Amino acid sequence: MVTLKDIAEEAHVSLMTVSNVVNGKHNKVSKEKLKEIQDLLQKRNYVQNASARSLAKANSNIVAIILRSIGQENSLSSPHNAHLVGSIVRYIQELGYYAMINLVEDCTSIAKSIRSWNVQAAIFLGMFDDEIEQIYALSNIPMVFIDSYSAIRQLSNVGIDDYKGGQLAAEYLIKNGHKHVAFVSPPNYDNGVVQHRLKGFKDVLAQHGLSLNSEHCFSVISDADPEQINQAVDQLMLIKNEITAVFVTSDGLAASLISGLHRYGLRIPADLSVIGFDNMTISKQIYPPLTTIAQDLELKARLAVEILNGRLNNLNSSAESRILDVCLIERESVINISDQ
Amino acid sequence: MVTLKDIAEEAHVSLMTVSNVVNGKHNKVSKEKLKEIQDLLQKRNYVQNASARSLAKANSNIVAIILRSIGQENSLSSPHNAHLVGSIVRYIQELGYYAMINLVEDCTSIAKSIRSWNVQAAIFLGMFDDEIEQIYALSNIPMVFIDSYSAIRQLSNVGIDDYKGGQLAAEYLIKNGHKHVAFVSPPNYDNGVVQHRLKGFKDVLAQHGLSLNSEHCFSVISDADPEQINQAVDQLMLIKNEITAVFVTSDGLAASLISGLHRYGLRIPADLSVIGFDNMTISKQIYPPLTTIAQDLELKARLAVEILNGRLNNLNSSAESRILDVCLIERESVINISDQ
DNA sequence: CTGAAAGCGCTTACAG
DNA sequence: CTGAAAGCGCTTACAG
Repeated sequence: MVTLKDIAEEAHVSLMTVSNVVNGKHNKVSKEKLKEIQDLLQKRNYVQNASARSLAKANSNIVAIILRSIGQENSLSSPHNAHLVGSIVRYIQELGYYAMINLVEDCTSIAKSIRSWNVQAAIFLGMFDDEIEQIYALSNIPMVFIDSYSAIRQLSNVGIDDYKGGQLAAEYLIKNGHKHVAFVSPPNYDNGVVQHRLKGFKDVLAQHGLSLNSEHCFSVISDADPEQINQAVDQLMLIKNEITAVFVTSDGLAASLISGLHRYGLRIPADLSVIGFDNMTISKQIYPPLTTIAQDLELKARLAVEILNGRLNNLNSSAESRILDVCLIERESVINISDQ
Repeated sequence: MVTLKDIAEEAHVSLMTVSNVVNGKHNKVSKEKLKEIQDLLQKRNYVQNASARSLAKANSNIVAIILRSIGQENSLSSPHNAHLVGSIVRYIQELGYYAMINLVEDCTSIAKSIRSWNVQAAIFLGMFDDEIEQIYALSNIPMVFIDSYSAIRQLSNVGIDDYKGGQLAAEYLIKNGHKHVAFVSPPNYDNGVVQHRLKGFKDVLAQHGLSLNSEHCFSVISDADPEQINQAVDQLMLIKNEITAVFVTSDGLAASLISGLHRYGLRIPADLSVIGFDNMTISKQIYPPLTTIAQDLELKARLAVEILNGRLNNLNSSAESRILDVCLIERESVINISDQ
């Protein structure tokens, strides 16, 4: 391994001069030496030892991406998370930071990796309110949360307008004549995204004098487990004569349910209208293509990293949150039944 | 930040004794002191400084996951990669290593992060033969490649039997009476997985006196780009009267094409049979559910990490490769036309 | 513009 | 079982 010392000896200068060249402090080095040292660095294929730099500066250039993972569940098997993480990693790299990825089951383990590596900043996916407080107590590096709802005011969060998403879904179904609807979602945690989508959905129903029967409202833990899908499909079949549409708050889950309903001969949207959420690739990969509430994952990733970078460049800056808009993408899984 | 020195002073012992406790060298410490120091470590919430340890030991406990990324393409937007990376990260963590994730466009940048961080081992996704040689020249840490074909003999690779996958697809189509078939795939790189799947497919066709018309064989760069999908769908529509089945070497692409063909009123499988590859979640989320060639991604991830770990524990061990079996999952996207 | 000194927090190697 | 010394490769802070 080539070190600053090696280069310094070879160039007959001090180690500090080489360090200044490496770190771009070119005004501190004479033109001739600069060129000579740069050539040497190149020729000898010098690579800075990040651990040594990190130790000396107490600063690592590592940004951690921390994903909540529950048991054996693969956090990246959800296209939403996968897409987000992929983009976040790219933006982190573009800024010259390194991306460390961390799956955590409980918050205590977060401290270990953050503090151990002197992680400079962190992005969190899927954290809940009470956990955020714990995390805040662990470290005060810049942190950005994604899709978290929290009572903490000094919180940088990038999320979407889940409530509006629910509203849009309800408005669209009502506009298309649907009065008896169901709601199916991933697990509905307290103060999580599902809860806000549901609230927006219910509020608009109420404004139109409609309501959501509690038996028409249920959740599915995993959209990849056939057994759970079958069970949810059976539940829908039981109530199919009481409803004309269903709002499913994840495109993947919507697709799984539609496929299951197909098996029972149910035609979508003729027999049942379906509206999804996220506008992931799958909404265009099924037939009929799925009408859904769209969010911009790419922007979500970019803003999260931008906010983080802003805070890294000015550690005194205050928390900054962004709530992205959502919109309805009209495709073919909802039918207008007004005329009937 | 609490350091070994702090704890040592508080416990009135030397720094070395604390270090021995932290590193589990309990036989070197007396029972009484051990307990006292452990309590203190706990109470003061000591976290080891990984940079310092890494610098002193020239060893970081970091495993890099290196993904080939092309331009703006999000490497994790492919469910195959996302799933794999998610599982790999989990296994890496279970072994007590840290996962650093790296998207690279060209191999030269790999050296920087590996050597800079003293990365101990690396897992590569999506690398080609010529790149592997470059990578080998950069560093000699344990490396495991996934789905790479290479002429290098001393290579640890975990892959699947792509050739057999192609064979299975052809055999199944032929068994169901299909004689005129097409082949659609992601870009077919030299010595890549697609090429081997195609070869297996063609070889079996040839064994049955059949062949693949070169105009019935094309590729699609991205399965998420509507324009490219439309173009591929149009190509299929042009040849639809000349074929009865198509082998699409990715479930996602198959789903996109099926959806596009639906729009033209083509019924799957009545008008055209389709067989996919990977057995990802989407194969059960569309209707009709997709007959496909299955691979075990979870196992692929586990083996990759196991091999890496074996090599880490014995740096003199030789390269180890594993080729996983594939099998055909029969669902409903292929129809038997023998009787017609 | 250049460089000698001290230190970051840990480990290895050795002496008792 | 315990500890003092030297060193990992870098940076900061200071002196010239």
